[in-house]
Amino acid sequence: MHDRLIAAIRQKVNLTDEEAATFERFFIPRKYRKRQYVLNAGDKCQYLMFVAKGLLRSFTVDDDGGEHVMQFAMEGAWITDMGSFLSGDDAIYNIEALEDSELLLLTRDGMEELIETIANVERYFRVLMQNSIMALQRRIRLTQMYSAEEAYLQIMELQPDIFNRAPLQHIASYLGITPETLSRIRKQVAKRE
Amino acid sequence: MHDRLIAAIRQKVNLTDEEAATFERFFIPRKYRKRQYVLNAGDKCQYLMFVAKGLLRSFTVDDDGGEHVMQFAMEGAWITDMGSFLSGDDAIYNIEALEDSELLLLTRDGMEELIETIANVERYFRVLMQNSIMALQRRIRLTQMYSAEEAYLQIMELQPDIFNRAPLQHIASYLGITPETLSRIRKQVAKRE
DNA sequence: CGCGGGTTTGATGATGCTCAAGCCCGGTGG
DNA sequence: CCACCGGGCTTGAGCATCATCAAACCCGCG
Repeated sequence: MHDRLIAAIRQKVNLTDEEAATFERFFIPRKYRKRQYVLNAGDKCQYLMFVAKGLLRSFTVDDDGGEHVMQFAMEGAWITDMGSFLSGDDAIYNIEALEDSELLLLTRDGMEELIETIANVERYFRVLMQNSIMALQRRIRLTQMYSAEEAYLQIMELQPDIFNRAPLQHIASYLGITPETLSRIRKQVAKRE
Repeated sequence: MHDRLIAAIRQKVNLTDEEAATFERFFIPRKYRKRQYVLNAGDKCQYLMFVAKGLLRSFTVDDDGGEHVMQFAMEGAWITDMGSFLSGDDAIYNIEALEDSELLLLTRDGMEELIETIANVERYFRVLMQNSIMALQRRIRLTQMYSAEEAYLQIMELQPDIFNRAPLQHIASYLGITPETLSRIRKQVAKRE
């Protein structure tokens, strides 16, 4: 279960075998069932989480009960409520397992200690954050530049691995449109082939 | 001109006076006039830029010539094309001065050397990236959850310092709507008071 | 004074939302 | 093994929001 984690780190920075062994010890393995909540908005988010297996979503709930998906995270990705994890604020996001999932949890203290202990870890996290920024910017451009249909076609082409696994209603939420609209879009697209 | 930079760093991490002096030396001061382009899409983005004074925008241009604002950066903020700066890819963003501006430029090599030289610098940049992520997520929620009018009212309330200085057309672009729509929204809002 | 960019206004049309109903399919219990 | 849920997806009709195109206006600057 930790193999995927070490492999992910080593894609970005060097790690001796000894360091890798130390690294592993900081992570708490935990399994979640489909539909299980990993984090409830309002609680403190205690962990930065690495997805070893499965698929999760983070989302907010507005005053009318509407859900708005911020992120999908599948194998090899990280997920957390960053504001809550780093600053100890109440979480604004919920995190839910969309499939049976296996996570590796890192606490705030664990992260600090890791950074002190292993030279390349801070660099790894900085690079991770930089990549997240580029991904978020890509996502903003997606809805800023494109119509709902164009945006849908883009994500299905560029990230089919995630979006073929996620249910339609959550994809719609991610795109900022209603499930009805997305359903009609898919009908249109299908007809055209 | 460097004072604001050092102050910004010291808000997040400690820096001895000696370190601060070293830090400063890595930055190239440069002035830009209103409407001047700091970066053209297609070029390599050579610098991470700190805004000592003024206001800038980064934006993409689509196939139809439409502009889409990604970021506004005023005093105390950083701006760059991260993908280009870090990976050496062609820039996808243009960066333009919206006011006469003073920037402090840091090259990629400079950044690496700074990180090697001064202990807390990598931490500073990591924290900076984390804050950027939270800001980008806030922005995604803005257009995902709210109507054009609600989104406009939110940014004018929460970041009046930026959005009172930026021209309407660019605010509209930032929100993903047309200038006409934003003009009408403002009329509505004004009438209501 | 006149030019030109930016903003406003108006008319019309497209896109996406809401509300409501039906359908499909996997899971549960008799 | 089948009948019956119930959630999620689809479909439809009417409506709200926002885009488009075109013209007028406003104002700072040369």
